Amino acid sequence: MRLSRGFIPTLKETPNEAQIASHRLMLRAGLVRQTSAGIYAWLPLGLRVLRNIERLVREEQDRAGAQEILMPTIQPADLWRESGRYDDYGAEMLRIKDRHDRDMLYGPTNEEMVTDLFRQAVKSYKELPQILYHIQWKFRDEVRPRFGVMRGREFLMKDAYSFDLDHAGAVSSYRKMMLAYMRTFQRMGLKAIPMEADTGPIGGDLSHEFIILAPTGESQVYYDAAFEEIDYLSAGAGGFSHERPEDLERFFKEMTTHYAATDEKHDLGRWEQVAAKREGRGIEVGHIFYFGTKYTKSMNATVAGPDGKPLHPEMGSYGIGVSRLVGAVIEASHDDNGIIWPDSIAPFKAAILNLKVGDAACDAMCEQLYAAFDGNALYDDRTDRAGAKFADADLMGHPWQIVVGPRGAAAGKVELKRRATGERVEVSVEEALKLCGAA
RNA sequence: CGGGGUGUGGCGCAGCCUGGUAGCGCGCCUGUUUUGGGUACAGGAGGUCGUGGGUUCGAGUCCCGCCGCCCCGACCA
Repeated sequence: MRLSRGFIPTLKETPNEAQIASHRLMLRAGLVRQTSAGIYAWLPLGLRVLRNIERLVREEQDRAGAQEILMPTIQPADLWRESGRYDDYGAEMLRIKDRHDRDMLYGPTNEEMVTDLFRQAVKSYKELPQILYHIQWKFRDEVRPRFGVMRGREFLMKDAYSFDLDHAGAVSSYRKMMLAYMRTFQRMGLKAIPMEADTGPIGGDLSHEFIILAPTGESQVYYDAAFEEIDYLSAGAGGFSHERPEDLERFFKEMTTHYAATDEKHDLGRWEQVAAKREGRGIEVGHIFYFGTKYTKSMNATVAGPDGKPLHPEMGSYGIGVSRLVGAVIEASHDDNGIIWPDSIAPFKAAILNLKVGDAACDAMCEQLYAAFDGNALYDDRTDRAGAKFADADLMGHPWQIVVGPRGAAAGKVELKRRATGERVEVSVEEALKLCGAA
Protein backbone atom coordinates (compact mmCIF):
# COMPACT_ATOMS: atom_id res chain seq x y z
CA MET A 1 0.00 0.00 0.00
CA ARG A 2 1.19 3.48 -0.84
CA LEU A 3 0.74 5.71 2.15
CA SER A 4 -0.06 8.71 -0.03
CA ARG A 5 -3.16 6.82 -1.21
CA GLY A 6 -3.94 4.89 1.94
CA PHE A 7 -6.84 5.51 4.29
CA ILE A 8 -4.62 5.61 7.33
CA PRO A 9 -5.56 8.67 9.36
CA THR A 10 -2.83 9.06 11.95
CA LEU A 11 -3.09 11.59 14.74
CA LYS A 12 -0.38 13.61 16.38
CA GLU A 13 -2.40 14.12 19.48
CA THR A 14 -4.38 11.67 21.51
CA PRO A 15 -8.15 11.98 21.43
CA ASN A 16 -9.50 12.81 24.82
CA GLU A 17 -11.62 9.66 25.18
CA ALA A 18 -8.67 7.27 24.97
CA GLN A 19 -7.04 6.61 28.30
CA ILE A 20 -5.07 3.40 28.03
CA ALA A 21 -2.05 2.79 25.82
CA SER A 22 -3.58 0.41 23.32
CA HIS A 23 -6.66 2.54 22.79
CA ARG A 24 -4.58 5.68 22.33
CA LEU A 25 -2.24 4.00 19.91
CA MET A 26 -5.01 2.33 17.92
CA LEU A 27 -6.64 5.70 17.37
CA ARG A 28 -3.40 7.55 16.72
CA ALA A 29 -2.05 4.96 14.29
CA GLY A 30 -5.34 4.93 12.41
CA LEU A 31 -6.36 1.33 13.14
CA VAL A 32 -9.89 2.01 14.29
CA ARG A 33 -12.42 4.74 14.89
CA GLN A 34 -15.12 4.60 17.49
CA THR A 35 -18.67 4.87 16.16
CA SER A 36 -20.46 4.65 19.51
CA ALA A 37 -19.63 3.45 23.00
CA GLY A 38 -17.86 0.10 22.72
CA ILE A 39 -18.41 -0.17 18.95
CA TYR A 40 -15.63 0.37 16.47
CA ALA A 41 -15.04 0.65 12.75
CA TRP A 42 -11.87 -1.10 11.57
CA LEU A 43 -9.76 0.87 9.13
CA PRO A 44 -7.32 -0.74 6.67
CA LEU A 45 -4.36 -0.99 9.01
CA GLY A 46 -6.38 -2.34 11.92
CA LEU A 47 -8.28 -4.74 9.72
CA ARG A 48 -5.05 -6.23 8.42
CA VAL A 49 -4.01 -7.00 11.99
CA LEU A 50 -7.41 -8.42 12.81
CA ARG A 51 -7.23 -10.66 9.75
CA ASN A 52 -3.73 -11.81 10.66
CA ILE A 53 -4.85 -12.80 14.13
CA GLU A 54 -7.85 -14.59 12.64
CA ARG A 55 -5.53 -16.47 10.32
CA LEU A 56 -3.30 -17.70 13.15
CA VAL A 57 -6.30 -18.70 15.22
CA ARG A 58 -7.80 -20.50 12.24
CA GLU A 59 -4.60 -22.38 11.46
CA GLU A 60 -4.31 -23.65 15.01
CA GLN A 61 -7.98 -24.58 15.25
CA ASP A 62 -7.70 -26.54 12.03
CA ARG A 63 -4.52 -28.20 13.24
CA ALA A 64 -6.34 -29.34 16.38
CA GLY A 65 -9.00 -30.96 14.23
CA ALA A 66 -11.74 -28.35 14.61
CA GLN A 67 -13.87 -27.57 11.59
CA GLU A 68 -14.77 -24.05 10.61
CA ILE A 69 -18.38 -23.06 10.08
CA LEU A 70 -20.07 -19.68 10.16
CA MET A 71 -23.18 -19.13 12.20
CA PRO A 72 -25.27 -15.96 11.96
CA THR A 73 -25.09 -13.01 14.30
CA ILE A 74 -28.88 -12.86 14.64
CA GLN A 75 -30.54 -15.74 16.45
CA PRO A 76 -34.15 -16.64 17.22
CA ALA A 77 -35.11 -16.25 20.86
CA ASP A 78 -36.84 -19.64 20.85
CA LEU A 79 -33.54 -21.51 20.89
CA TRP A 80 -32.58 -19.66 24.03
CA ARG A 81 -35.92 -20.39 25.59
CA GLU A 82 -35.15 -24.08 25.14
CA SER A 83 -31.94 -23.86 27.11
CA GLY A 84 -33.51 -21.54 29.63
CA ARG A 85 -30.96 -18.81 29.09
CA TYR A 86 -33.31 -16.36 27.41
CA ASP A 87 -34.39 -15.17 30.81
CA ASP A 88 -31.11 -15.84 32.58
CA TYR A 89 -28.86 -13.82 30.35
CA GLY A 90 -30.19 -10.47 31.40
CA ALA A 91 -29.78 -7.02 29.92
CA GLU A 92 -26.41 -7.86 28.45
CA MET A 93 -28.21 -9.63 25.63
CA LEU A 94 -29.35 -7.32 22.87
CA ARG A 95 -32.96 -8.31 22.17
CA ILE A 96 -34.63 -7.23 18.99
CA LYS A 97 -37.86 -7.89 17.15
CA ASP A 98 -38.23 -8.51 13.46
CA ARG A 99 -41.07 -7.07 11.37
CA HIS A 100 -43.36 -9.94 12.29
CA ASP A 101 -42.81 -9.10 15.92
CA ARG A 102 -40.81 -12.27 16.51
CA ASP A 103 -38.25 -12.15 19.31
CA MET A 104 -34.73 -12.26 17.99
CA LEU A 105 -31.37 -11.44 19.52
CA TYR A 106 -27.87 -10.49 18.49
CA GLY A 107 -25.83 -13.47 19.62
CA PRO A 108 -23.56 -13.00 22.63
CA THR A 109 -22.38 -16.62 22.19
CA ASN A 110 -23.53 -19.68 20.26
CA GLU A 111 -24.01 -22.75 22.45
CA GLU A 112 -27.71 -23.00 21.65
CA MET A 113 -27.34 -22.50 17.94
CA VAL A 114 -24.50 -24.97 17.51
CA THR A 115 -26.35 -27.53 19.61
CA ASP A 116 -29.36 -27.10 17.37
CA LEU A 117 -27.22 -27.61 14.26
CA PHE A 118 -25.65 -30.65 15.83
CA ARG A 119 -28.89 -32.34 16.88
CA GLN A 120 -30.35 -31.88 13.43
CA ALA A 121 -27.40 -33.45 11.68
CA VAL A 122 -25.64 -35.95 13.91
CA LYS A 123 -27.49 -39.16 14.69
CA SER A 124 -24.90 -41.76 15.66
CA TYR A 125 -22.10 -42.07 18.20
CA LYS A 126 -19.91 -43.15 15.28
CA GLU A 127 -19.88 -39.55 14.06
CA LEU A 128 -18.29 -38.33 17.29
CA PRO A 129 -16.20 -36.52 18.27
CA GLN A 130 -16.89 -33.25 16.50
CA ILE A 131 -15.35 -29.87 17.15
CA LEU A 132 -16.95 -26.94 15.32
CA TYR A 133 -15.80 -23.35 15.44
CA HIS A 134 -16.51 -20.04 13.88
CA ILE A 135 -15.09 -16.54 13.95
CA GLN A 136 -18.00 -14.18 14.18
CA TRP A 137 -19.05 -10.86 15.66
CA LYS A 138 -20.74 -10.99 19.01
CA PHE A 139 -22.66 -8.39 20.92
CA ARG A 140 -22.80 -8.08 24.67
CA ASP A 141 -24.42 -4.93 25.89
CA GLU A 142 -21.88 -4.18 28.57
CA VAL A 143 -22.98 -1.71 31.19
CA ARG A 144 -19.71 0.04 30.88
CA PRO A 145 -17.66 -0.56 27.77
CA ARG A 146 -14.09 0.69 28.09
CA PHE A 147 -10.46 0.28 27.12
CA GLY A 148 -11.16 0.57 23.40
CA VAL A 149 -11.49 -2.76 21.63
CA MET A 150 -10.43 -4.64 24.76
CA ARG A 151 -13.87 -4.31 26.26
CA GLY A 152 -16.20 -3.38 23.48
CA ARG A 153 -19.86 -4.24 23.21
CA GLU A 154 -19.41 -5.58 19.70
CA PHE A 155 -16.38 -7.81 19.37
CA LEU A 156 -14.98 -10.52 17.14
CA MET A 157 -14.66 -13.87 18.85
CA LYS A 158 -13.53 -17.30 17.83
CA ASP A 159 -15.80 -19.76 19.57
CA ALA A 160 -15.46 -23.51 19.26
CA TYR A 161 -17.78 -26.24 20.50
CA SER A 162 -16.89 -29.86 21.08
CA PHE A 163 -19.23 -32.86 21.11
CA ASP A 164 -18.02 -36.14 22.55
CA LEU A 165 -19.55 -39.45 23.40
CA ASP A 166 -18.41 -39.50 27.01
CA HIS A 167 -16.54 -37.65 29.68
CA ALA A 168 -13.15 -39.05 28.67
CA GLY A 169 -13.68 -37.90 25.12
CA ALA A 170 -14.76 -34.46 26.24
CA VAL A 171 -11.67 -34.10 28.39
CA SER A 172 -9.54 -35.04 25.42
CA SER A 173 -11.21 -32.38 23.27
CA TYR A 174 -10.70 -29.90 26.08
CA ARG A 175 -7.01 -30.66 26.19
CA LYS A 176 -6.64 -30.38 22.43
CA MET A 177 -8.17 -26.96 22.49
CA MET A 178 -5.98 -25.93 25.37
CA LEU A 179 -2.92 -26.93 23.40
CA ALA A 180 -4.24 -25.11 20.34
CA TYR A 181 -4.61 -21.99 22.49
CA MET A 182 -1.11 -22.10 23.91
CA ARG A 183 0.27 -22.55 20.41
CA THR A 184 -1.84 -19.70 19.07
CA PHE A 185 -0.68 -17.26 21.72
CA GLN A 186 2.94 -18.28 21.39
CA ARG A 187 2.78 -17.69 17.65
CA MET A 188 1.48 -14.21 18.30
CA GLY A 189 4.51 -13.48 20.41
CA LEU A 190 2.57 -13.50 23.68
CA LYS A 191 3.31 -15.11 27.00
CA ALA A 192 0.06 -16.75 27.99
CA ILE A 193 -0.68 -18.43 31.31
CA PRO A 194 -3.65 -20.78 31.72
CA MET A 195 -5.49 -20.40 34.98
CA GLU A 196 -8.27 -22.31 36.60
CA ALA A 197 -11.45 -20.31 36.39
CA ASP A 198 -15.04 -20.17 37.49
CA THR A 199 -17.50 -21.31 34.90
CA GLY A 200 -19.98 -18.44 35.24
CA PRO A 201 -23.15 -18.37 33.17
CA ILE A 202 -21.88 -20.94 30.67
CA GLY A 203 -22.08 -23.58 33.40
CA GLY A 204 -19.96 -26.68 33.89
CA ASP A 205 -17.21 -27.81 36.19
CA LEU A 206 -13.90 -27.47 34.36
CA SER A 207 -12.69 -24.18 33.04
CA HIS A 208 -9.52 -22.27 32.33
CA GLU A 209 -8.89 -18.74 31.32
CA PHE A 210 -5.84 -17.62 29.40
CA ILE A 211 -4.13 -14.55 30.64
CA ILE A 212 -1.44 -12.82 28.65
CA LEU A 213 1.17 -10.79 30.39
CA ALA A 214 1.18 -7.05 29.81
CA PRO A 215 2.36 -4.33 32.17
CA THR A 216 -0.95 -2.48 31.90
CA GLY A 217 -3.13 -5.56 32.42
CA GLU A 218 -6.27 -5.42 34.51
CA SER A 219 -5.47 -8.08 37.04
CA GLN A 220 -2.48 -9.07 39.08
CA VAL A 221 -1.26 -12.57 38.27
CA TYR A 222 1.05 -14.96 40.07
CA TYR A 223 2.61 -17.91 38.30
CA ASP A 224 5.43 -20.39 38.24
CA ALA A 225 8.31 -19.40 35.97
CA ALA A 226 8.15 -22.92 34.56
CA PHE A 227 5.44 -21.65 32.20
CA GLU A 228 7.97 -19.45 30.48
CA GLU A 229 10.18 -22.42 29.63
CA ILE A 230 7.60 -24.41 27.72
CA ASP A 231 7.76 -24.42 23.93
CA TYR A 232 4.33 -25.38 22.63
CA LEU A 233 5.36 -25.22 19.01
CA SER A 234 8.20 -27.73 19.15
CA ALA A 235 7.43 -30.88 17.19
CA GLY A 236 10.42 -32.85 18.44
CA ALA A 237 11.04 -34.70 21.70
CA GLY A 238 9.32 -32.86 24.54
CA GLY A 239 6.90 -31.29 22.07
CA PHE A 240 3.18 -31.88 22.06
CA SER A 241 1.04 -33.37 19.35
CA HIS A 242 -2.76 -33.16 19.29
CA GLU A 243 -2.78 -36.66 17.87
CA ARG A 244 -0.98 -38.49 20.66
CA PRO A 245 -3.04 -39.02 23.81
CA GLU A 246 0.12 -39.39 25.88
CA ASP A 247 1.28 -35.96 24.70
CA LEU A 248 -2.04 -34.39 25.62
CA GLU A 249 -1.85 -36.04 29.01
CA ARG A 250 1.66 -34.72 29.63
CA PHE A 251 0.71 -31.31 28.29
CA PHE A 252 -2.34 -31.01 30.52
CA LYS A 253 -0.32 -32.06 33.52
CA GLU A 254 2.20 -29.32 32.77
CA MET A 255 -0.59 -26.79 32.52
CA THR A 256 -2.29 -27.78 35.73
CA THR A 257 0.49 -28.65 38.14
CA HIS A 258 2.45 -25.40 37.93
CA TYR A 259 1.02 -22.67 40.08
CA ALA A 260 -0.92 -19.89 38.38
CA ALA A 261 -3.58 -17.62 39.83
CA THR A 262 -5.03 -14.15 39.60
CA ASP A 263 -5.21 -12.06 42.74
CA GLU A 264 -8.78 -13.13 43.58
CA LYS A 265 -7.76 -16.77 43.70
CA HIS A 266 -4.24 -16.31 44.97
CA ASP A 267 -3.29 -18.95 47.54
CA LEU A 268 -0.42 -17.75 49.69
CA GLY A 269 0.18 -21.22 51.08
CA ARG A 270 0.72 -22.74 47.67
CA TRP A 271 2.55 -19.68 46.43
CA GLU A 272 5.23 -20.19 49.07
CA GLN A 273 5.98 -23.63 47.65
CA VAL A 274 6.74 -22.21 44.20
CA ALA A 275 10.49 -22.18 43.59
CA ALA A 276 10.64 -19.67 40.76
CA LYS A 277 7.97 -17.05 41.37
CA ARG A 278 6.79 -14.65 38.72
CA GLU A 279 4.16 -12.01 39.02
CA GLY A 280 2.83 -9.32 36.76
CA ARG A 281 -0.24 -7.83 35.22
CA GLY A 282 -2.44 -9.80 32.88
CA ILE A 283 -5.25 -9.53 30.35
CA GLU A 284 -7.74 -12.30 29.72
CA VAL A 285 -7.80 -13.23 26.05
CA GLY A 286 -9.37 -16.67 26.07
CA HIS A 287 -11.61 -18.87 28.15
CA ILE A 288 -12.50 -22.53 27.80
CA PHE A 289 -15.23 -24.56 29.47
CA TYR A 290 -16.25 -28.16 29.86
CA PHE A 291 -19.93 -28.37 30.75
CA GLY A 292 -20.96 -31.90 29.88
CA THR A 293 -24.58 -32.40 28.94
CA LYS A 294 -25.95 -29.04 30.08
CA TYR A 295 -27.15 -28.08 26.62
CA THR A 296 -27.55 -31.48 25.01
CA LYS A 297 -29.98 -32.36 27.80
CA SER A 298 -31.89 -29.10 27.96
CA MET A 299 -32.19 -29.00 24.18
CA ASN A 300 -32.57 -32.73 23.84
CA ALA A 301 -29.69 -33.38 21.48
CA THR A 302 -29.03 -37.11 21.30
CA VAL A 303 -27.15 -39.62 19.19
CA ALA A 304 -27.66 -43.35 19.08
CA GLY A 305 -25.13 -45.17 21.24
CA PRO A 306 -23.52 -48.55 20.50
CA ASP A 307 -26.55 -50.28 22.02
CA GLY A 308 -28.93 -48.24 19.87
CA LYS A 309 -30.17 -46.21 22.81
CA PRO A 310 -30.06 -42.39 22.72
CA LEU A 311 -27.17 -40.65 24.50
CA HIS A 312 -26.57 -37.01 25.33
CA PRO A 313 -23.15 -36.01 24.04
CA GLU A 314 -20.75 -34.15 26.32
CA MET A 315 -19.87 -30.63 25.30
CA GLY A 316 -17.27 -27.99 25.85
CA SER A 317 -16.89 -24.47 24.50
CA TYR A 318 -13.75 -22.52 23.77
CA GLY A 319 -13.44 -18.80 23.17
CA ILE A 320 -10.70 -16.47 22.00
CA GLY A 321 -11.30 -12.74 21.91
CA VAL A 322 -9.95 -11.98 18.46
CA SER A 323 -10.62 -8.25 18.40
CA ARG A 324 -9.58 -7.95 22.03
CA LEU A 325 -6.25 -9.49 21.12
CA VAL A 326 -5.43 -6.56 18.86
CA GLY A 327 -5.56 -4.30 21.89
CA ALA A 328 -3.97 -6.85 24.19
CA VAL A 329 -0.97 -7.34 21.90
CA ILE A 330 -0.43 -3.60 21.86
CA GLU A 331 -0.62 -3.47 25.63
CA ALA A 332 2.05 -6.15 25.72
CA SER A 333 4.20 -4.62 23.02
CA HIS A 334 4.63 -0.88 22.65
CA ASP A 335 6.89 1.98 23.71
CA ASP A 336 6.65 5.75 23.98
CA ASN A 337 6.82 6.13 20.21
CA GLY A 338 4.14 3.68 19.29
CA ILE A 339 3.20 0.09 18.59
CA ILE A 340 5.75 -2.71 18.20
CA TRP A 341 4.03 -5.44 16.19
CA PRO A 342 5.17 -9.05 16.47
CA ASP A 343 6.15 -10.23 12.99
CA SER A 344 3.36 -12.80 12.83
CA ILE A 345 0.47 -10.34 13.02
CA ALA A 346 1.97 -7.05 11.82
CA PRO A 347 -0.20 -5.28 9.25
CA PHE A 348 2.84 -4.99 6.99
CA LYS A 349 6.23 -6.62 7.19
CA ALA A 350 7.97 -3.36 6.56
CA ALA A 351 7.60 0.34 5.96
CA ILE A 352 9.61 1.80 3.12
CA LEU A 353 10.46 5.40 3.87
CA ASN A 354 11.34 7.50 0.87
CA LEU A 355 13.06 10.51 2.39
CA LYS A 356 13.19 12.40 -0.86
CA VAL A 357 10.26 11.74 -3.11
CA GLY A 358 11.16 13.04 -6.56
CA ASP A 359 14.81 12.09 -6.32
CA ALA A 360 15.37 9.62 -9.15
CA ALA A 361 17.66 7.30 -7.21
CA CYS A 362 15.44 7.25 -4.12
CA ASP A 363 12.26 6.71 -6.14
CA ALA A 364 13.78 3.87 -8.15
CA MET A 365 15.12 2.13 -5.10
CA CYS A 366 11.83 2.43 -3.27
CA GLU A 367 9.84 1.12 -6.21
CA GLN A 368 12.18 -1.86 -6.43
CA LEU A 369 11.73 -2.58 -2.72
CA TYR A 370 8.01 -2.05 -2.84
CA ALA A 371 7.58 -4.46 -5.73
CA ALA A 372 9.69 -7.10 -3.97
CA PHE A 373 7.42 -7.09 -0.94
CA ASP A 374 4.45 -7.90 -3.15
CA GLY A 375 1.93 -5.90 -1.20
CA ASN A 376 3.32 -6.71 2.21
CA ALA A 377 4.99 -3.36 2.71
CA LEU A 378 3.69 0.12 3.38
CA TYR A 379 5.46 2.55 1.09
CA ASP A 380 5.66 6.04 2.56
CA ASP A 381 5.73 8.02 -0.67
CA ARG A 382 4.29 11.16 0.86
CA THR A 383 6.15 14.40 0.29
CA ASP A 384 6.35 15.08 4.02
CA ARG A 385 9.53 15.68 5.89
CA ALA A 386 11.72 12.84 7.06
CA GLY A 387 10.85 13.43 10.69
CA ALA A 388 7.15 12.96 10.08
CA LYS A 389 7.80 9.68 8.29
CA PHE A 390 10.02 8.35 11.06
CA ALA A 391 7.44 9.30 13.65
CA ASP A 392 4.55 7.68 11.75
CA ALA A 393 6.51 4.51 11.03
CA ASP A 394 7.37 4.13 14.71
CA LEU A 395 3.77 4.87 15.64
CA MET A 396 2.36 2.26 13.26
CA GLY A 397 4.92 -0.22 14.49
CA HIS A 398 5.95 -2.14 11.38
CA PRO A 399 8.59 -4.72 12.37
CA TRP A 400 11.06 -3.29 9.85
CA GLN A 401 11.69 0.16 8.48
CA ILE A 402 13.68 0.55 5.30
CA VAL A 403 14.93 4.09 5.07
CA VAL A 404 15.85 5.29 1.61
CA GLY A 405 17.56 8.67 1.51
CA PRO A 406 19.63 10.48 -1.09
CA ARG A 407 22.80 10.01 0.95
CA GLY A 408 22.65 6.22 0.93
CA ALA A 409 20.89 5.85 -2.38
CA ALA A 410 23.87 7.30 -4.20
CA ALA A 411 25.99 4.53 -2.68
CA GLY A 412 23.37 1.89 -3.34
CA LYS A 413 22.61 1.51 0.35
CA VAL A 414 19.49 1.72 2.48
CA GLU A 415 19.15 1.85 6.22
CA LEU A 416 17.29 -1.04 7.78
CA LYS A 417 15.81 -0.47 11.21
CA ARG A 418 14.29 -3.09 13.48
CA ARG A 419 11.38 -1.50 15.31
CA ALA A 420 11.60 -3.73 18.37
CA THR A 421 15.25 -3.07 19.15
CA GLY A 422 15.95 0.18 17.37
CA GLU A 423 18.94 -1.50 15.77
CA ARG A 424 19.97 -0.04 12.39
CA VAL A 425 22.23 -1.36 9.70
CA GLU A 426 23.26 0.08 6.36
CA VAL A 427 22.83 -2.55 3.67
CA SER A 428 22.14 -3.05 -0.01
CA VAL A 429 18.58 -3.43 -1.26
CA GLU A 430 19.09 -7.17 -1.71
CA GLU A 431 20.42 -7.63 1.80
CA ALA A 432 17.58 -5.57 3.23
CA LEU A 433 15.02 -7.77 1.50
CA LYS A 434 16.75 -10.88 2.73
CA LEU A 435 16.94 -9.67 6.31
CA CYS A 436 13.25 -8.80 6.31
CA GLY A 437 12.39 -12.17 4.90
CA ALA A 438 10.86 -10.68 1.77
CA ALA A 439 13.25 -12.24 -0.70
C1' C B 1 -26.50 0.47 37.79
C1' G B 2 -24.07 3.73 42.06
C1' G B 3 -20.26 7.72 42.26
C1' G B 4 -17.34 11.46 39.57
C1' G B 5 -16.08 14.26 35.19
C1' U B 6 -16.73 16.27 30.42
C1' G B 7 -19.07 18.13 25.66
C1' U B 8 -16.43 24.91 21.84
C1' G B 9 -13.62 23.87 13.49
C1' G B 10 -10.46 17.13 12.07
C1' C B 11 -7.27 16.63 17.04
C1' G B 12 -5.71 19.07 21.72
C1' C B 13 -7.41 23.21 24.46
C1' A B 14 -8.74 28.64 26.22
C1' G B 15 -13.08 31.68 26.71
C1' C B 16 -18.02 30.59 31.12
C1' C B 17 -16.84 32.79 37.55
C1' U B 18 -18.14 38.78 36.22
C1' G B 19 -23.67 37.82 29.50
C1' G B 20 -22.20 42.32 24.60
C1' U B 21 -21.28 39.15 17.26
C1' A B 22 -15.93 32.91 18.99
C1' G B 23 -9.97 32.47 20.07
C1' C B 24 -5.03 29.64 20.39
C1' G B 25 -1.74 25.37 19.03
C1' C B 26 -1.56 21.24 15.80
C1' G B 27 -3.63 19.40 11.29
C1' C B 28 -5.73 20.89 6.24
C1' C B 29 -5.33 24.22 1.38
C1' U B 30 -1.99 27.94 -1.59
C1' G B 31 2.87 30.07 -2.20
C1' U B 32 7.91 30.65 -0.77
C1' U B 33 11.44 28.10 2.25
C1' U B 34 13.56 23.67 4.42
C1' U B 35 15.20 18.50 3.22
C1' G B 36 17.90 12.19 7.83
C1' G B 37 13.74 12.68 13.64
C1' G B 38 6.98 16.26 13.26
C1' U B 39 11.35 23.29 9.36
C1' A B 40 10.22 28.55 8.93
C1' C B 41 7.38 32.64 6.98
C1' A B 42 3.07 34.61 4.51
C1' G B 43 -1.86 34.01 2.89
C1' G B 44 -6.44 30.97 3.25
C1' A B 45 -10.62 27.48 4.20
C1' G B 46 -13.23 25.43 8.08
C1' G B 47 -17.43 26.23 14.02
C1' U B 48 -25.88 24.83 14.46
C1' C B 49 -20.22 26.42 20.97
C1' G B 50 -23.94 18.29 22.22
C1' U B 51 -29.33 19.17 22.28
C1' G B 52 -34.38 21.14 23.76
C1' G B 53 -36.47 24.79 26.60
C1' G B 54 -36.17 29.14 29.92
C1' U B 55 -34.23 34.09 31.83
C1' U B 56 -32.55 38.62 29.20
C1' C B 57 -32.68 44.13 24.77
C1' G B 58 -28.78 40.38 24.06
C1' A B 59 -26.66 33.54 26.03
C1' G B 60 -20.66 29.68 24.35
C1' U B 61 -21.24 32.20 29.19
C1' C B 62 -26.86 32.15 33.83
C1' C B 63 -31.21 28.36 35.06
C1' C B 64 -33.93 23.55 34.00
C1' G B 65 -34.52 19.00 31.18
C1' C B 66 -32.47 15.42 27.82
C1' C B 67 -28.45 13.04 25.11
C1' G B 68 -23.40 11.59 24.05
C1' C B 69 -18.59 10.38 25.73
C1' C B 70 -14.78 9.33 29.58
C1' C B 71 -13.04 7.72 34.54
C1' C B 72 -13.70 4.79 39.51
C1' G B 73 -16.74 0.75 41.46
C1' A B 74 -20.05 -3.80 40.82
C1' C B 75 -20.02 -7.22 36.04
C1' C B 76 -17.42 -9.49 31.68
C1' A B 77 -14.21 -12.91 25.56
